[in-house]
Amino acid sequence: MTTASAAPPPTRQRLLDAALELFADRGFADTTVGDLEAEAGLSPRAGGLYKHFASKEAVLREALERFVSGAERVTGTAFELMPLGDIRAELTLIARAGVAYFSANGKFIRIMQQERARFPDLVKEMYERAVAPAYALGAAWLQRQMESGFFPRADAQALAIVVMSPFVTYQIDQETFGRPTADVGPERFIAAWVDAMVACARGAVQGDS
Amino acid sequence: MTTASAAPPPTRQRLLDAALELFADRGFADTTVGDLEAEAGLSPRAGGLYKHFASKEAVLREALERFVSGAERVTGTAFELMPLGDIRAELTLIARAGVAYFSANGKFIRIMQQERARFPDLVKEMYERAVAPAYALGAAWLQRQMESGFFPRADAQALAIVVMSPFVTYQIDQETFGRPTADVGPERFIAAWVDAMVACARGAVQGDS
Amino acid sequence: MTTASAAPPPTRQRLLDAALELFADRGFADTTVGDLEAEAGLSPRAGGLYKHFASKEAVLREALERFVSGAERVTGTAFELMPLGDIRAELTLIARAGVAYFSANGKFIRIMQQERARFPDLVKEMYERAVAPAYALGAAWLQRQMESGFFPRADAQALAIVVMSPFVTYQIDQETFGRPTADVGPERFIAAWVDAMVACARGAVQGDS
Amino acid sequence: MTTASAAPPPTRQRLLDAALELFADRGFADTTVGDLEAEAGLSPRAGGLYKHFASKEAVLREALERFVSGAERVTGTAFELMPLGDIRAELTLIARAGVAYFSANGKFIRIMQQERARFPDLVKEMYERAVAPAYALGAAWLQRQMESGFFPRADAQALAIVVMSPFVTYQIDQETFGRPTADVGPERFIAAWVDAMVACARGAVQGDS
DNA sequence: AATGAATGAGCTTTCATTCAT
DNA sequence: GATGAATGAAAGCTCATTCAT
Repeated sequence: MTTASAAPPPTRQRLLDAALELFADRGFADTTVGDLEAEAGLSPRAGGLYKHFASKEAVLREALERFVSGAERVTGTAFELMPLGDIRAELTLIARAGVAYFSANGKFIRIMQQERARFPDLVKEMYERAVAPAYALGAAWLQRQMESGFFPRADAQALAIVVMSPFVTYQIDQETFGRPTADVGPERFIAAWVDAMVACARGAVQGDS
Repeated sequence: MTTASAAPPPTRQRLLDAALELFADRGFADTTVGDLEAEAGLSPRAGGLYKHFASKEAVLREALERFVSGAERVTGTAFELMPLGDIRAELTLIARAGVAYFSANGKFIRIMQQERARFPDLVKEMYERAVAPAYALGAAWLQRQMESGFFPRADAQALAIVVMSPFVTYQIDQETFGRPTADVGPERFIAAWVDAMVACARGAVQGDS
Repeated sequence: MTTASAAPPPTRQRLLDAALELFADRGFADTTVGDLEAEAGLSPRAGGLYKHFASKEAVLREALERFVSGAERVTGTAFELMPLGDIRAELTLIARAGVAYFSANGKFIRIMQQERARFPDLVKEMYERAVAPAYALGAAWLQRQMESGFFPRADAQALAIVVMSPFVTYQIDQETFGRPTADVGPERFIAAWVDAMVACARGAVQGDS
Repeated sequence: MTTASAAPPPTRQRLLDAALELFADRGFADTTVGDLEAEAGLSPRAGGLYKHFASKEAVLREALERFVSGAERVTGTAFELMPLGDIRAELTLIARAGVAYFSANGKFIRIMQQERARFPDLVKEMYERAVAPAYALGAAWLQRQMESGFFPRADAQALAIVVMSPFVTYQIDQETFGRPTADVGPERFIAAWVDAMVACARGAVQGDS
């Protein structure tokens, strides 16, 4: 067991963290290499970043790459705890996981949305490796519910979008405007989503009869 | 002597249009004054923009101001056509209006999301004059439905977020990734949203009994 | 008669002149864009050069291009005044022309010698369009002399190098060391070259007999 | 206990060799310390050079110093083998020595020519210790030939320039353009030079009569 | 002796903005 | 009103050099 297991030099990691933070906050163009260096504890505008990365762009690419790698592993966790037997309990668990997930990964979503024009290839890759799989996961879960009779048999993919979107918007709006949308805190948001889902499921069952 | 309401010189308007287009597409920092001039048919990098606006920032501010002024007038249109008597018809109408609304105004949303750090005051103003009122309108409509017994009596404001979010995410995702989310076209999306709302309403009625 | 015959904007020309001067003196790498701007009367380090040229390299390329275009036209002038009937008079004329030619174009030779590694394509082009033709011209003149019996019949091309080289070295050495080589002024140099050529010619005539 | 004259650490020598090679090829400004380290087998951009030299400039100075020291010893070798009795044999020997000498030392000449503006003191020193003595040596040899009646009594110093220049230009041109000038190989060049010298000498003898 | 990391200085280039025409 | 030129202020990146290991 040699250097292989040694912690990566903290500077490199600090630069990646700074990049994620600042690129999401101000955008790629508005974040200078000096900003990144300063945020990572290096002397600003001295070019120290270039000991660790080939360019400013390379920092972005590696930061996003790390996210996607992580995302591929983590995405499904919440769904794997199912079923719990009680639909309301399940939905609450899912909602909590959804809020937590986007709260943790809002930065990546912002970056994608902001840098789409400059790095189309990156955004495309993120879509294929992170966004599409997430919606597919949600659609699969809905499909199962439909087959169990909890939800109306319908277009599971389209419904996944309808049902999952609020988590995205809720997080992004909060970051954009600096406060919960319409000042509705997370608990109220989660409760409303769960209520709606439960009503939807119940209506489906009734409607089928 | 011409009238005060004479059409503004087309160049000015073309610059505003260009600004909206390019700021939304590439962001404020990545759009140069030369880009704006070229897009507006002026000679690029010649400074012609400064005959019409004091600065690049002034163009952004005026473009957004025009949007908000317009938004204040238009927002409620769809809701004012209600009620139609048939809930499914009403919801379809609302969904169509929602898709059209965000399709038309996605640029403004993008700009707000992207320039929040640079122009916090602008974003705050947009929130108060355009975003909050839109959610309030939705909440008010839901409140009325609840009072009519079509929906479960619940937190109308929180539900408004849950119910309106999909339109935002659907549009932004489409712009970000260059195609409809999960390749679900607008008709499928609208149908799914309406179905969910109907099931939700039906479930509410049943659940109340 | 419109703008076509208008003098080219002086700034552009002044930048080209500055480039030739400074690139020859300090080399391309050691000459900053700010140096060029300052030498051309622009505000240094303000980027004014970029209104006229795409890059520092483009300035070099255009400056050399202008030289070669000019060289192609001028090279042969002195030889075209021949014959004068008197070999010593002819040789003196040629020597004077040679000294003047390299004195005027030493800068280009220096630049080629110095930037060969960085701009191999440029140097190659200069060789083909300016250097090779110059030697060919000398060789042709020698060939004619040989055919007239003034010089020994021999390898005219190789002899051209032997005979023309001194002008190059004399000029370059002077620029390099800041004074005439071995403190031999141009008149002594020219006289020595003519004497040697005359002796050579005479020896040839005798030798042939 | 090792002797004072122990071989210097090879790294130091390798750095000096690399410096000569790269400075001559790309120039001082275009050669980075990292290039030197890499060429000398050190880890590039790690600053290893500074264990052996105080600065990049110090490497240049020492490399040139070594050359001049060597030159002072070697310059005269060929001339010391004279006389051989046969003028053509002598001249051929001299020409061969000349070609070999400049072929070996072209790098130093290039460096002087290129770095004259940046290191005027260095160039001045080289001139005094290497260039002027070389021309003086040639002039002295010519003087002796004149006194022996082989050459016309004339300005030996000026003639030395005329007669020695071709070796310089031939070598430098070859390095600059990557091939023998006018594609005249060394044998043809040497033969032409010897022929010209012989004709010159013969013409002188005849002319004197 | 050698190396990885860090830093101050400087370079090429871009850009928002101004001004004379 | 529009344009070409000019300029101050960065910004990305390179590099000579230093330092701790």
